[in-house]
Amino acid sequence: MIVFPMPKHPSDKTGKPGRRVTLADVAREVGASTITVSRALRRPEMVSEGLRQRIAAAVETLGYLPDPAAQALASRRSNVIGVLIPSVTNNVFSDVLAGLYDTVGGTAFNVQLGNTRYRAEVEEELIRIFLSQRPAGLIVAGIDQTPASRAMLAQAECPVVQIMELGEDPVDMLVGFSHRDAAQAATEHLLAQGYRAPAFLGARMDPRSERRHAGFRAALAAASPEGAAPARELTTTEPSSVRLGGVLFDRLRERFPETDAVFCNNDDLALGAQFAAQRAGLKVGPEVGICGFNDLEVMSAAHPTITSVRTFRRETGETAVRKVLARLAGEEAGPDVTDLQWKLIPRSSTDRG
Amino acid sequence: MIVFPMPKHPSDKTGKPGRRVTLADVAREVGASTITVSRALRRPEMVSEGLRQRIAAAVETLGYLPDPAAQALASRRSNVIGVLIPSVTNNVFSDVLAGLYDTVGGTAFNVQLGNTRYRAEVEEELIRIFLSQRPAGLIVAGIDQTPASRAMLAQAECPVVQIMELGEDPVDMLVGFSHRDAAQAATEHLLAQGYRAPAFLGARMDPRSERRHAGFRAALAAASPEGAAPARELTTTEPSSVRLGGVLFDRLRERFPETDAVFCNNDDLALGAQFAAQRAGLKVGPEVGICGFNDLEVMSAAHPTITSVRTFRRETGETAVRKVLARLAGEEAGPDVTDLQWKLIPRSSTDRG
DNA sequence: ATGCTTATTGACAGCGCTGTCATTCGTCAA
DNA sequence: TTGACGAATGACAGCGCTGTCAATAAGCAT
Repeated sequence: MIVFPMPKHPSDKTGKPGRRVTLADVAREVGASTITVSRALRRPEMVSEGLRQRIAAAVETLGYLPDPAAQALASRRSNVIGVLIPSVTNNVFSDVLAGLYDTVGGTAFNVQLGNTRYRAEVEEELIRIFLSQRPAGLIVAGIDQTPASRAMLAQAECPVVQIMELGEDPVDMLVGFSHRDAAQAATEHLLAQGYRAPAFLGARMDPRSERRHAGFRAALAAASPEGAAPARELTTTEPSSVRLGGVLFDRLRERFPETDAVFCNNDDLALGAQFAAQRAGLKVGPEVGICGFNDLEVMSAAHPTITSVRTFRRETGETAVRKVLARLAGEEAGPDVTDLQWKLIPRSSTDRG
Repeated sequence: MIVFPMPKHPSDKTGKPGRRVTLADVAREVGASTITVSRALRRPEMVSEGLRQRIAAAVETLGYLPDPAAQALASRRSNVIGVLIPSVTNNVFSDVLAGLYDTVGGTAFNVQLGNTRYRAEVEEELIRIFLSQRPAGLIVAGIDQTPASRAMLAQAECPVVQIMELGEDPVDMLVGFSHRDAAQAATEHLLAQGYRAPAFLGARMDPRSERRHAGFRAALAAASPEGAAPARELTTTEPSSVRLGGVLFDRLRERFPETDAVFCNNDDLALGAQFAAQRAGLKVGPEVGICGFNDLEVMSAAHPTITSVRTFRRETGETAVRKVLARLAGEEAGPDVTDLQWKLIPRSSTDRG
């Protein structure tokens, strides 16, 4: 491998091994200009066959890797796809993330995560910061941005995808499903199974949870036309957990002893409710129905198995990234709104036997 | 707000609203040079009180945000802390991530995630790519990098933290605990509780799982000095899941009917094993002991509650970032190796009553 | 008053790359 | 033969910021 002298950065007093291999190095190696090498890498069809191959070889032997900072500065466009989600730990979002990372992996793009911690003002600040990086794309959870956030997203010079929900007017693109419909269907399932007094259990009531809550209410209202359905509901702002599901279940039975089924805002709560029911000596299914939301893997493995509403979280991440990439490639990115649906999965926990 | 004319980028044919506010804009506003504004932002103590305040005010009114790409290019150092983990979904890592994001949030740094998918060659490639971004720091899971990876990490001009394990010679810094010791203690607990024939259940046997496996064996070997302890073990390379825990448990009982306790490689398997035991009509605790690993939240909420080894995952992420930040700030980053320990949490699932 | 610090500020160049606008050269219809 | 044209390549400037070094002002002991 031939080493060429090179002007050093003022601060580079030493001839450290870490010296960067630049486009210029590759260009010199093949006797072309930097811009041609740049093109060979980004728009190969613009460079003649022979040169292109020699450049590829030189890139390989020299171990050239582009500097994303320089690329971003010169092209006014970074390779970062910003992703704003309210929680990193939440199973729901970690599945979405897995889909995102899988789809973005292998491309020249990078995911940059922003944790909004369920707070609109944090989201607003993060949008501002992300936008200052001239991102390649932006993916944000939910459709309930502040007006300021919406304005920034609308003006953004990159594809924007809102995910996890459905809505009337997406800022740009939208991938999700109707939480309301899904919850309504789940509640209708409980009623159809013969449960007379279903209750709602909710924790961390974010906008999506609220919509599920609304779906629950709608189903109940439809079932008792006189509108006299009592509100058996227990919600809290605490973060959701299995333990909390148990606590809420016990409290619910205390307050509404007639309860014979629970629709839980998410699977953690449902699992906790099931454990609590078992502790109380109740037969889950025959004596108390339990339905979760999201259909985490554990639901199908629990004993008894737990009914839930399957949501396509991984697919949400994949689709969102694909839409961004398609738009960047100038292709049609498909319809602005993609409904990923949901699917009720009835299991033993709502089987009255 | 005063708007100054400014030379446009060649490609900026329109006077779009999105025109960037630069250091130069702020400098003009306060009548100082760009470099002074830059200093006021990065090393406030070098700029006089009055100027500093006027600059701060101008930054505020103009809405100036630094361009990370330009900063990275000029300073030869990006604000990215690279993080390499084998899985995004795995609960274990998502807790670590939560710790990372929490600690890095609010600083000027950004986390960039790389998913190695449990593959050393992918890790190697990602290290190469990350390094080409001149990261502010690098955090990698495990201590089993390939020689090439190790070499790159050793030469990296940034703090490097290996996490999740303990080891003899960290590349730079290390935060973790001894999987072997923890597993050995868990196995000893089973024996101390009076279980005679404990088995090992493992899935996705990565290096950490192997070390736990070794700990299990060591405990058994110590308990039967003649060395005649039969190997009741069932492992698979499949990714771990609750369902798989059940499958393995059933298979285990078929193959080694005398088994009266299982040490599971992780909590998902343990939970699945418990469900399977219950399905088989076994009383968990008295008839079969179950012990997990990691102590996910669900373990303390399950019915019966499940014994596990608590590991400090969130703290791992926090500590790793703090070490990077301390090093970058020029402070002592503490000892090179931080042992975060582990803690056995005995619960009903290993209580023979 | 003199020389010498120390505290502030600025000029300048350049980080590594890409957008834009030439330039060169061979091809081909007229 | 000539002009037009497309393909391939290059020159140049500049993206927004910071490292380095120089300049100036201010403070202070001698």
